[in-house]
Amino acid sequence: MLLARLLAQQNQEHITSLEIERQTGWSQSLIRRDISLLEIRCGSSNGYKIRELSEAIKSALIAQDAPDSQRKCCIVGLGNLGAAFLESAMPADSPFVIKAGFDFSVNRVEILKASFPLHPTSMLEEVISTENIEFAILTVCENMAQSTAERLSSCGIKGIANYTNTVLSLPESVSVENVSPLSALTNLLSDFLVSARLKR
Amino acid sequence: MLLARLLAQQNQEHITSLEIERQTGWSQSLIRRDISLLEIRCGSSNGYKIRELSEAIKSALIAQDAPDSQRKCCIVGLGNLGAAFLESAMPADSPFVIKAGFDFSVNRVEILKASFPLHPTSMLEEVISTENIEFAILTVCENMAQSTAERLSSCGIKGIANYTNTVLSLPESVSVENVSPLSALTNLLSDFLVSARLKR
DNA sequence: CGGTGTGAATGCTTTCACAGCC
DNA sequence: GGCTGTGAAAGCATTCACACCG
Repeated sequence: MLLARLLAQQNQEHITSLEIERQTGWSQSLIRRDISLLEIRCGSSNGYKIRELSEAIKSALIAQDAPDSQRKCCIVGLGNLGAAFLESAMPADSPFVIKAGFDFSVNRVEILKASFPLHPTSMLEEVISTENIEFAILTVCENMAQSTAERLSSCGIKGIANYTNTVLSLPESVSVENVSPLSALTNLLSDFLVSARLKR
Repeated sequence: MLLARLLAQQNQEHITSLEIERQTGWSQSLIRRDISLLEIRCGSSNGYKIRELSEAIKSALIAQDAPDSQRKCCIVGLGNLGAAFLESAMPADSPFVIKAGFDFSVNRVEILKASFPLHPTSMLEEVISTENIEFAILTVCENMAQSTAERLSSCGIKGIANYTNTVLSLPESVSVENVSPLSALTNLLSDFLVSARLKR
């Protein structure tokens, strides 16, 4: 199962898997398979009904065990980077809500504004457990990364989006997605290198 | 080949694959295989020599066709997010150098400071081709994402780190890494969902 | 027909397991 | 004995190809 986050930025009513392939580069077979294991049955010879499809994708992600409809997450580290995410990170109709932001500096926490509460990092454990936060966006500075991640992990956080260049070392109960520019570019580069090697 | 960017934040002289597994969660077999296809032979019963290993990784990424040693990249879009990356994005010893930043607003370009030149987006094509830039970090706002990506793609950019929530539709000659918070969290969540499903 | 849904085939990635080296 | 390097096995993800449905 790949990701299914096309989330229909379409303005049609129906879409065919072939059309999705053209727009995204993911192969039509793969798209058909992924959609099929949502176990809805909204396709016909005009393609999929976009409305039903995006509905189904969202509800697959939101799912059973979350009592209210969205997954809760937080931003840890409100330097330039973290602060940049405060506003823009999560579109309202996404399966996630940001419930809190944290920064080491009390000052910083007071200066910044957001549509959710900001706390000093000392309250990390408390807020995460009372709010039932499941995921974290990690934007602290290099030298705090590992230790902060450990604290998150011991609160029972399920996943961390790591915007840090540090390679985190955590128990396997928490999964990490490395999304710093360095990480992203390294992936792109090695993609490029293998495809270059294949051509020879 | 997975990624190989542990880049030795170690302070030992040797390291065993088992130790890497503990620190990163990537399995030792995989690590051994990845390292082996670097075709260096720097292991023994004390493990790998860290110095030689990280050397080899870097030179594998830097590689043949780049005349000077680092891959060139640029930041496109200097809103809060792009600006946050200006300073911190690329450590000096990485296989990448940032050679330029772009923003639509001439004003913005003049206000911000960086260790590399900033240009208005109108000069995108020109700068990229004269500087021979290969990769881009895309941090423009939602509604510019697709059109800007198309311009990048037609300059022959090889890869885009997409910090935008937009799903880009580009020719397959350019590869895209989706690294917005929404994207990252969605991946984490679907990870979590499948592992939960397996346990049942 | 055009396009989905899905077994069966393919091809990659990851792990196993063990020979060889320090 | 401990650890690497690597064929061979197992496990996943992706694609093929075709029956079936609107």
